[in-house]
Amino acid sequence: MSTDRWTQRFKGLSRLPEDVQEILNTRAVHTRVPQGTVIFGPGKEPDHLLFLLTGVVRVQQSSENGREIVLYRVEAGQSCVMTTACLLAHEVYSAEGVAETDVEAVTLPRAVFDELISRSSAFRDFVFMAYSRRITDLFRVIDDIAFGRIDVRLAERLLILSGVEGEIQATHQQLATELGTAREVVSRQLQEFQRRGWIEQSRGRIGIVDRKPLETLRTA
Amino acid sequence: MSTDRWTQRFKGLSRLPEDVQEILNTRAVHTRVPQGTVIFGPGKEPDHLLFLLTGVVRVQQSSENGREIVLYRVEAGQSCVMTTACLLAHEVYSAEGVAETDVEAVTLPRAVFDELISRSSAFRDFVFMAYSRRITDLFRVIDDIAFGRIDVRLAERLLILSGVEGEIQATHQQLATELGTAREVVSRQLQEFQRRGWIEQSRGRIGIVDRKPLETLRTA
DNA sequence: GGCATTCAGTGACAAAGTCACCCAAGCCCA
DNA sequence: TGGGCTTGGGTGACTTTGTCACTGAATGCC
Repeated sequence: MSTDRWTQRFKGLSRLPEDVQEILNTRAVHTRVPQGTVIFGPGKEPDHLLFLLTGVVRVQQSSENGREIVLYRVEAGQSCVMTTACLLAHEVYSAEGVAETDVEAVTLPRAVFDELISRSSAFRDFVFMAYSRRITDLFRVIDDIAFGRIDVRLAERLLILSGVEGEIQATHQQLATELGTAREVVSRQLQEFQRRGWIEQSRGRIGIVDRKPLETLRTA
Repeated sequence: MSTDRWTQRFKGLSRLPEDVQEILNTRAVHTRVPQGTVIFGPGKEPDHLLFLLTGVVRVQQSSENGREIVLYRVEAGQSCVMTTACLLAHEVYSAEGVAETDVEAVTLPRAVFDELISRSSAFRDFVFMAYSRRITDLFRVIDDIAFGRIDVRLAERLLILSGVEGEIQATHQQLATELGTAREVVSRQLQEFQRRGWIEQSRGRIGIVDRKPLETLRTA
C-alpha cells in the first residue's frame, strides 16, 4: 500500500473532494530517492507526476560548454508539473532535475493523472496553479540574467540560501551555477563583499556578517 | 454567430471528436485585433484562451530600465496557452503579448475551456502539447541569454526574420529587443557583418547578402 | 525648404566572462 | 608523518558585452 493520507500534506490537495483524494492516496506510489539522483533529464523522461513529501529537487539547465544554471527548486508540498507537459508532448526536455537532498515523494502514473484532470476541476486548478508558479519562476530567471547585475543577484542568492544561522555551505562553483555565471566572477564578487565586511569566507562555507547592505543592494 | 468550422484550421484541433469541435465552433467568439494592440500584460489579464487564426502575437518581457526581450511568438494555428495558467492562478503575468500584425482570433471563455479540458482527453493533449512548446521556447531563451554569444544569436535571428527575399524590415532597436540586448551592441555587430559582406543595410532595413557564413557562425 | 523625429554611428568606459595559470587546504595512504 | 592528489579558491591579462553621452544622417511633415 502507498502512503496513507499523504494528500493532507499538500495545501492545494487537502481541499480536494474526498473521492479525488481517495484516488490520489490509493493510486500513487510512494518512493524514496537518495540525494544526487538525476530524477529526470535528457534521455530520462519521467512517465508520471511527482509530488514531493520531503526534500528538494533542483531543476537546472546545462550548456554544451559546461556551464549550468539553476532554474527553480521544487520543495516539499509542491509537484513537478513542468515534466507533465513535456512528457505528454514527447518533447526532449532539455532541463534536468536533481535530488538536492534525500527525497521522499509520491508518483502518480500518467493514466491516473489524466483521469483526475478530467474528473476534478479542483485538481485542474491545482495543476494549472503549479504551472503558473513555475512559469513565473522562469520569467524571473529570464529577467535576472537578461537585465540583472550579478552583484545584486549574488547578494540575493546568498540571503535566500543562508539559513537562520546566516551560513551557507557551498563552493564558489556551486554559487556560479545558481546564477549561470562563471566561478571567477563569483569569487571576485565574494571578495568584494568580504572586503566590505558583509560576509566572511572559509573553504566551502560563507557566513553572512551583515544582512542589511546585501538586502539594500537590490534597491540601490 | 462565430466562425464556421474554424477548428479545421488547427492541426491539433481538427482531429478532435466531432462533439468537441462542435463546442469550440459554437462557443468560441471570433475577434479581430489591429496591429500593435497589447492583448495581455501587466494590468490586462485575459479571461479566455486565444486561438490565432491569422497574424502573429509577440510575447515579450520588459525590465524596469526599459530594456525588453522577445520570449516567443504565437503564430496562426497556435494558441496562447501560457496565459491560461496565469489567469487561473491570478498571478501577475509579467510578460506582455502584442499583436505584431493584424490578428484574427477566436477566444474561448474560461468556463468553456474548463469544460473541454474535463471532457476531452484529446483537447487536454492539445493544451499540454501547446504548453510544452512554450516551455521549450523559454528554456531556449534562457540557454541563449545565459550561454550564447550575441553575434551567433543575432545571425540566427536575421536568418529567421528574413523572408525568402532575404530582407528584414526592422530597426536596430527592434533587433536588440529580439535578443534582449542594447541597440549599440546590435549596431556594432551588424557593422561587422556588413564589413564582411554578409549583409547590407539601409535605414530600417537589412538585406542578407550571403546566408552561409551567418549559418556557420552557430557551429563555429 | 525648414524642422522635428527617428535611426544609426562613435568613443570612452564599466561590467562580466574567459583563459591560463597559481597556490592552499584537506584527504588518502603508505 | 610526510608526500602526493584532489578540490577549492585567487589572480592578471584579455575579450566580449553593456552603458553613457554624444553626433550626425535620413525621413516625414508642415
